[in-house]
Amino acid sequence: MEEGIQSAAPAASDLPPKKLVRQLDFTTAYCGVPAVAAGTLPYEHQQLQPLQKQMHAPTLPTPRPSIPMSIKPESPKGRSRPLFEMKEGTPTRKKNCNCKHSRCLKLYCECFASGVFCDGCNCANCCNNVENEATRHEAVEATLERNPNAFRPKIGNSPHSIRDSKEDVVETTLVGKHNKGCHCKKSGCLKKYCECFQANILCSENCKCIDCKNFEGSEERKALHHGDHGNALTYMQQAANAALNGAIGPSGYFSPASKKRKNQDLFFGTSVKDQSIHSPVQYPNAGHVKNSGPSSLASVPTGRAANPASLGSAKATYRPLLADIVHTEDVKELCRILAVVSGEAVKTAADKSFQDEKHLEMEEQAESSLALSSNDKIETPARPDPQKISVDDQSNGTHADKMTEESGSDFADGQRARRPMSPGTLELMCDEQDMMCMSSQNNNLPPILPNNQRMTEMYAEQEKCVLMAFRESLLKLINCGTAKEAKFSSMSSKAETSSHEDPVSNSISRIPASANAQVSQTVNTFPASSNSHFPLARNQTLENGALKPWVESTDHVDK
DNA sequence: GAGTTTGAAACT
DNA sequence: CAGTTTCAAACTC
Repeated sequence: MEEGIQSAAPAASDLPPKKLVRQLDFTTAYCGVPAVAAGTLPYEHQQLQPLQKQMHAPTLPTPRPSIPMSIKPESPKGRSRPLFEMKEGTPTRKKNCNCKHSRCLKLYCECFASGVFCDGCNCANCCNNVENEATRHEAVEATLERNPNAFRPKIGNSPHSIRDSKEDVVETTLVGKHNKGCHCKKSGCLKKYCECFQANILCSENCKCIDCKNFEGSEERKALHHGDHGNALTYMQQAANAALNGAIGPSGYFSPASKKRKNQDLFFGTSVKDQSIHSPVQYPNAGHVKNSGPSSLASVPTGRAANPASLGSAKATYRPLLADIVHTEDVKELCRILAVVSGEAVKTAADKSFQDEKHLEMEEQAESSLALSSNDKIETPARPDPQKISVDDQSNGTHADKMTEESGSDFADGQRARRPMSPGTLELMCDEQDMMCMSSQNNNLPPILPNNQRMTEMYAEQEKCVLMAFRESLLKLINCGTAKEAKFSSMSSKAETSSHEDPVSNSISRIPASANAQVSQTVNTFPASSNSHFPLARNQTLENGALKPWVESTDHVDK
């Protein structure tokens, strides 16, 4: 039972609350990866199996691919609290604790709080290890007794996750919220002492902080981010992540690596004005408001109850940088296109293969007719009908069939039988696309090819086509971003003089050109086929500021 | 690296 | 539940 905590999460939901993991449950809520390193074990995991057993099952596979992260620890010391550990794209606890008095058996200890064993820590009298599993288990029990949610994630997607009024459009704006809220008094919630700040989220109505400056529109907060141009790589990574999250959907909200305050603008980078335009959702808990009314936003009181959540219009929202370019429907459309491309690729490859086979067959027949006399008794065994073989293959459980079956419930049975898909392609296709597109592709399906090698070739071709199409879209998206950036850069320079902020351009203009360059570079690592069906559009520019040419211009694909 | 500050966790 | 203490990370020098 080497399940990752994420995959175990659903099961755990049936268990008492105390079985849940704290701070590690990123996949479920955040589409991230568990912050669990090899040699570590989450409490949830441990609750799901005998303690003895789990002690010897230290490695937890990452259940799902995650948004790539290359964030290094901010502090040179690498110290941080256990909320958001992440290392170089690997879900791992990045730093060892230094506990002296808690024996690493209390939540003071980041290892303990993260649900991992101490390993190579600088702690003294550590009991958070295999040798002291009994003691540790008792400590876990005690902790859970005090607080059943002690090991659950502190930062959750807000119930305010926003849905557009249009039923199928999920607004990309999200609100991350500290479940308990912080209680900061002196840090202004602008230091990492503050759990909200550390989590890259704005303080919410859950917080009981004093002199809070971690709210949308806070000048102090802005000042903190301004002039902070270090770590461009991180910035770019965050930009890419933000964009990706937005494209993927709300589940990608919280990046555990997003610890750097310098990146906060990426996540909260919309002005209050933005919010009024893009984020029509407010905290539902209006009754919580301490200082209600938009007017309070202009001059934030510097005393008790300056909680940002109390500022009616200061809605803490997450807004992807490419939100104005990448809309949910665009992503859907892109998925649809990719699905079509996939289908076309299979069809084309199969047709080609079938023709090759026919040709080969004819050649063989011609040869045999030459070699044998016209009354030859030897029958050339007719090549089996590919379609028939396809059925046979299915009944025999060929590789292709198995692979398709392994892909799970993504296909209806009939579809599964007739339309081979590589696992990689299946990964690329979201469920909705399966529902949307498969039925439309049922017609004109090519016959399944008889041997595995051909299937493999078809997979390769299919993947190539899909990836190329995706690559093309990404490149166009980059072009859009670049064009927008250029456009809004000039606008913002004008706006600076007029002290007017363009709410729409706000987030877009924060994408540094280098970020685009990085994404572009990444995209270009795809092997480009010289005979690609999907010529690149690298030099394509956005002429009229249309928001989604990156999808629409992919219309060479059969829609 | 030592000392201080800070706020969550633990305790009363 | 509020106040206090303990604790370890964050921060400063």
